[in-house]
Amino acid sequence: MNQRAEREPWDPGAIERKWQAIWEERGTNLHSDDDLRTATRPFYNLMMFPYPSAEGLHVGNMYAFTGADIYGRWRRMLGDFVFEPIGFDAFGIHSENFALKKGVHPMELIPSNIVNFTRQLRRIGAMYDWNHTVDTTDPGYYRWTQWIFLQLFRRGLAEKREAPVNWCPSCKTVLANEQVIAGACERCGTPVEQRFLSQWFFRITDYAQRLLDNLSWIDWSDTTRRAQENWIGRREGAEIHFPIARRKVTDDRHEPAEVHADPHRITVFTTRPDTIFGATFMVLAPEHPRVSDVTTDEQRAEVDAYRQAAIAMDLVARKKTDKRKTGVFTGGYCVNPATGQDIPIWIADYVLMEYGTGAIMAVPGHDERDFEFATQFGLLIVRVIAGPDDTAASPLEGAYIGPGVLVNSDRFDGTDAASASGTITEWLEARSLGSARVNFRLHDWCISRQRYWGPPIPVIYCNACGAVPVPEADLPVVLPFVEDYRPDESGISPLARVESWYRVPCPQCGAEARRETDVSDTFLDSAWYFLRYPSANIDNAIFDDDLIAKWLPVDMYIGGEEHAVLHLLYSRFVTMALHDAGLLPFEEPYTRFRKHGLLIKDGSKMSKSKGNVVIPDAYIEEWGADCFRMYLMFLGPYQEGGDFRDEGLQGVSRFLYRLWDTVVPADQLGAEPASGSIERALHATIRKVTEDIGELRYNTAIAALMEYLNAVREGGRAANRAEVEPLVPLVAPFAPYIADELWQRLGHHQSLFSTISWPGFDADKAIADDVELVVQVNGKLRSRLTVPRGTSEDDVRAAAVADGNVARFVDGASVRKVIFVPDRLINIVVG
RNA sequence: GCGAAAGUGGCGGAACUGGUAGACGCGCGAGACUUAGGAUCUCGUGGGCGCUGCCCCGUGGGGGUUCGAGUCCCCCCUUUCGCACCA
Repeated sequence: MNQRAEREPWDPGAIERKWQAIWEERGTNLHSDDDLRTATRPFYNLMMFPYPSAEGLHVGNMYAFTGADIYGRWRRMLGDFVFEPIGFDAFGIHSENFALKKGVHPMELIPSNIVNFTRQLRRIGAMYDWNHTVDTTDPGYYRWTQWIFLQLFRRGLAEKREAPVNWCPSCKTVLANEQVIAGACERCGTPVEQRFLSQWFFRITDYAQRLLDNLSWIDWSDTTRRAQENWIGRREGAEIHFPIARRKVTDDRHEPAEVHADPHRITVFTTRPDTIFGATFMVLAPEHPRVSDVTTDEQRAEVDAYRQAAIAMDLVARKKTDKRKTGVFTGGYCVNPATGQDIPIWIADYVLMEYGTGAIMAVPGHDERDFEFATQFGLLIVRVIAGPDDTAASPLEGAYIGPGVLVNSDRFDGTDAASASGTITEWLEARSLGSARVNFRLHDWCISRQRYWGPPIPVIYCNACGAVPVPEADLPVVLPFVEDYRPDESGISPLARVESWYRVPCPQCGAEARRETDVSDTFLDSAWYFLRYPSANIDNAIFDDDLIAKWLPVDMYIGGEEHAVLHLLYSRFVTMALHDAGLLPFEEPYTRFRKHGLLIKDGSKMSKSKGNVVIPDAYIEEWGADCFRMYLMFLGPYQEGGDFRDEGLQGVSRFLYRLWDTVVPADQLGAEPASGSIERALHATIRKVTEDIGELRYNTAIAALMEYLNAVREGGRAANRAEVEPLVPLVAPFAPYIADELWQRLGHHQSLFSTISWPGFDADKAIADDVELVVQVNGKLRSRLTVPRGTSEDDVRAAAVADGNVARFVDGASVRKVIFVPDRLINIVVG
């Protein structure tokens, strides 16, 4: 008799449509503002909002969102009130470039992309709160982005200054660093130059120490924390002043000239003050303001030529480490404050104006770059650190960077180099020649973009009043529709072309004035979006203080490692600045952050250029959203990523079919209580799945579910309701549609996601009465014994030696030692 | 160059504080069932051999510690990721 024919097969598509409608109708995902205000046990589950590219949602987005959604669903089933919003990071160069390529205006293209994205996001089975969503291009949103700029401006954290940018002389536009490919413009291939433009900066470096310190207590993925630490790059060292030496022009330049110290001096930063006796020359960045002061007339032509070439070079090419060192002698000298000797001053592009003081003391004996430079130009190399096998006179074949004691260092000879830095700094400090100093690699955040597709920076320039912030009441400064938004011949933002827009009266004096025509960086849009979600429907303030107090900081943030530094650091900075302004009661935005891994396809990461990008739609169509979600979580450890292979879907699909087949029809399930090994397996499975989801170990949680279902179905026995019913909520975070459908068929009237539905377990019942114990002889497995839990060593030993195979190895030899691990193993050592 | 992570079957990947290596899944093999499907169900599946022995070998390579090492220590090789002329 074929029972199967009577059974209703699993139809993923139909179930998805049914439950999407029910969840929306009952508001399972959706919350009103009142719900958010009155919620008990609030849990803010955040994921990184996507930028709505025209290609649509790709599998990498879905991987990220699904992993985060599983966590959110699980918290909800545990009884938390989970807020899980999504939005669109739709401003920025990516979006604008795509619009340019397509020839469609972004004001037209982006909304249609958002429609498409929304459609896709509704299918993947995430429980988004569509009542609280943000779109960074909405004036109701970027009004507050501009407002944040004003707050920072007011606090002195926003300032305008000149800075180098990449400039394409053919396209006549500024390029972002990522648009410069091998020193050339990505669009036309013309070599890129460096230009200086006046730009707005946020003084994030003022917060460097705090941004670093807080890393010690926030609960983040280690790798992400370390990436921020490296990016902030705190370095301890000293600033040391080198007096400029003036040479009298003599007939013979090679004769020692009369030297006198000049009150003018050049300051360097070094992390190795211990090596100062080995500083045999100084190098300035080509842009260093003192270059002309020290350059002699004879050298001026050469120096000017080098400077111009260096400054014209694009920033990316200049920082290439593998190119040969270049540089020019200025003709000037300064005095090494430790040795009293005068040393030549060079300029070279390997010294960067943006770090330290833009000037270095070169210690060729103990710095590889300086060694290379000195060798190339025949400059003096002095050893000041001797390693264990060296003497003060040992020749140097390369820079010695190992440990050792100081040599050729006058009164400091014999001191351990590592501990000498402080001593030498103090010695210099006592003579006003230097001081201890901490430096950061972190740079101020340049937020100006000479582009169209972003929020205009809310500043008005007046000849009389200077840079005047737009009054808050006048916000938003709406981005005007500009038909041709391409960068033009003027080389500044396309907004500079719209005179009717930028000509405004000065808010202070009423005189004719001009708007800032640059827009702000996309990273500013995304630096605060999570603050807005709960207050997304509030018009008269950036956020509601009660909602902020209730919902923030974010409880769990899951996102890609590619944002380990920029986005995550910027949002920490903005949060801190708003905290200091008294606007937020906390200074760290994300209590917990976990990175997810990267999906690999055919051995390399997915990218458009490789043509291996996977679009989820067809897979969802074919296998169902539940199956696709679950497969993504099964293919590897979530926090490490894994290999996407079509064939892998089969296994998860089979599992879900079997699950359906086991539960449906529910009235045919047996009524016996769970018992014996099945009961134990059930409790052990609940425990394992609960622990694994909490740690985002989704792949092993799914394996445990499969194992349990296999155990229930073993030998084709009929399942009992008590055995399979708890399995349904366990599967629910991964496969929410089929789970709610099965739950209903089991006779429940509430969705799994609107009640506390996560099953508990009894730890005692998860443990078997009997254990299998391993018998080793000399560390090699010889037998296994099944014994009651807690069997004593003596009993186990007696049973072990009675075993035939064990006896083979033990008999005739003397037992020297017995290692016994209760309920685990016994190891008999014979000799 | 600096920093970090990782190397386990044909493949994706399991393995708690050192204690049965290969869970789970894919693929593959054999069989069952069936008017044949992208089925389903059973059994098998690291390698070797004197092949039915819980025998030998086996977690990138080489040493070491230990009763016992995928796991700990040292050296080397490879891959991936992040930062990179940061003084």
